[in-house]
Amino acid sequence: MTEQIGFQPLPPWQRTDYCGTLRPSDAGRRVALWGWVNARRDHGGLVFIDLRDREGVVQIVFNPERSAKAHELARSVRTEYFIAVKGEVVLRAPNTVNPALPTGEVEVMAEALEVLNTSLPPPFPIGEEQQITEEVRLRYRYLDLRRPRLQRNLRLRHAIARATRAYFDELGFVEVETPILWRPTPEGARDYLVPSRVNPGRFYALPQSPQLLKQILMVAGFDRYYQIAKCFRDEDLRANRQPEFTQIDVEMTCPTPEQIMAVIEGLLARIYRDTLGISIKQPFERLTYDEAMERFGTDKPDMRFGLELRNITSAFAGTEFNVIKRIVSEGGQVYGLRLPAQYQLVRRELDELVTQTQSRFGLGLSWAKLAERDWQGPVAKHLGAYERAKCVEALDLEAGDTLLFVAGPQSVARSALGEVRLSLGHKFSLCSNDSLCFLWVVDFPLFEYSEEEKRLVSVNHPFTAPKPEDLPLLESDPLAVRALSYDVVLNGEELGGGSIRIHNSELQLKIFELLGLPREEALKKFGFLIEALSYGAPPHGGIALGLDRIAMLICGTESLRDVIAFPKTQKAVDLMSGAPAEVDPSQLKELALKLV
RNA sequence: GGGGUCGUAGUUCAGCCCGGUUAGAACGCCGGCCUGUCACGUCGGAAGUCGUGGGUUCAAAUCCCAUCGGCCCCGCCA
Repeated sequence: MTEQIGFQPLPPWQRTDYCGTLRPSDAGRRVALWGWVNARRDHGGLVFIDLRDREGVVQIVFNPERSAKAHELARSVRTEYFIAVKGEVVLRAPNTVNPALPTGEVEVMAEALEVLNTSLPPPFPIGEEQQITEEVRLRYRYLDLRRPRLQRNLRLRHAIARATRAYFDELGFVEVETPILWRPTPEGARDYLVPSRVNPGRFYALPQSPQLLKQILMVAGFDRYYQIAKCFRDEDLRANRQPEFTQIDVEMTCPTPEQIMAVIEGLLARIYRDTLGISIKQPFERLTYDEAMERFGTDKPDMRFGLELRNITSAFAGTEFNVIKRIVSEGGQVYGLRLPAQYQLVRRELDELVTQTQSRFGLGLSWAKLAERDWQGPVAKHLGAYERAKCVEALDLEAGDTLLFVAGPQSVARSALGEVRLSLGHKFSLCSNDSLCFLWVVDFPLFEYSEEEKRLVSVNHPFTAPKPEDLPLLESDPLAVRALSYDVVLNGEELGGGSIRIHNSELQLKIFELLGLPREEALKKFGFLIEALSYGAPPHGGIALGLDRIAMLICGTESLRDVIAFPKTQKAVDLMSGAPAEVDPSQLKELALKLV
């Protein structure tokens, strides 16, 4: 029975070369290869096999005159069999060269063949680029990963990690691993919980980030820390969000924001150099949060194109346009955007934008086209000469342009028009994939007010230090306090963010208090941090970058799943293994858990 | 929690609006022939829970309802 399986644990010979690396200079060499059958062409007398390994494909020729045995066996071989071949590298006759293949000037005349494993016919072709539904790809992830595209992506990802480690090592940073079993935290995202068998009724949480641990490493004197760290958040998934993801986590003792930004600019430059061979422009552009919101309606503007927003509220000071009049009288603001004449939208496209804006933000989007003689569009008749002149002045409108504007509460109006701006950028292909617009957004507000929870919440996290000049406002006007924080943005995608931290236990307790966490409770939940800060904690600060997102941009893909070896679906399921899975009742019992 | 979209052979899709042949095509797969192919060619063949359940109807891949799953988005993600 067992003999029939024909299991051979060891290869018949060692490989001398990768298939994809053979070149004319190898002609005459006897080589040993192994790999997967990419394609087989059986001519009866002659058999050709394209053999594939991670470096590429080379053609193997089975000629009965060289080896009748190998030729006979080759006829029975099928796609994706894993085989070992010995043979001689020869130059191809000029008329049989395949210019489509890097190895196309040579081929291997087979002298011996061993089938190390057979294969079922694969559910989708491995060798060619064909669109396969993601469901099938994820179910057979090991086959999807065998395809050149994902091989390339994961090797680029490896290059990013390698560049990161080399860079930080050269700058004297120490990589420290922090625990995966950690403490549940009250603020932030939902935690993944892990029950403790030894402590029934108590739970670990998987870390949302090593934030507090890296701060404590500064207290501990490591001075410069980095880690390529796995993080976990139990929130709903998106194309660019997975429940577990990887951060490049960094913390320094006594840095200025400028120093941290310089270190990160250097890192990104190194990553782009070592992966794509591209040099990027430094220093990056910088905007304050207020500027970003005012000019682009978002805290992560895509700077590859203009179409900037302008506040045109003053143009409507005496308007007879009733809707706007009412909004402005209630303290609302009007934001406008100029779409230059070279970009024309048809009525249907404009209607679509209006509908989108209404459904997402509950605000009306108005537009008017500046035709030769008159303004056109449904709201043109509501715009008097004064408003028109003011809009033209504020936005430099010219004949043929389209004016788009939104009125409403300032933050909503800006965000809504910011979305319109992005839609226009995509519609008119203003986002070139070749341009890399890096940007720092600085001075975020420290707090925002949560309508839902009826209290202040941290914009970043509660360990972020306020700007020293805003400290006096903490009590009187906390919403006006700005943070010593910085986000790095590339082409409208947030790559990461960080801040200078609070290293003073009293100020930290004060911040908790403002967030609705009384001293006693703060000590219960964050006592270890407060205590650590009390033992000579140095000033410190840092940043964390999303490694997966950087990999996405470097690989030029739209989905995080294309740069993660074993990703999960939108319902957080691994289609290959079936995780998460049900467990045996005895496991629950041992953990003192009961399902509700 | 909500909105959109898709689900038909191993794969990619057509058929669905407007219900009515034996549900098709390409690639893949199986078998024959073939000594210069490389998406080999050629001859022949097999292959379907039309996601699942219910309903309407003389009759459902097709219409209706529910449900499951993939993807995109909103909420959520300090």
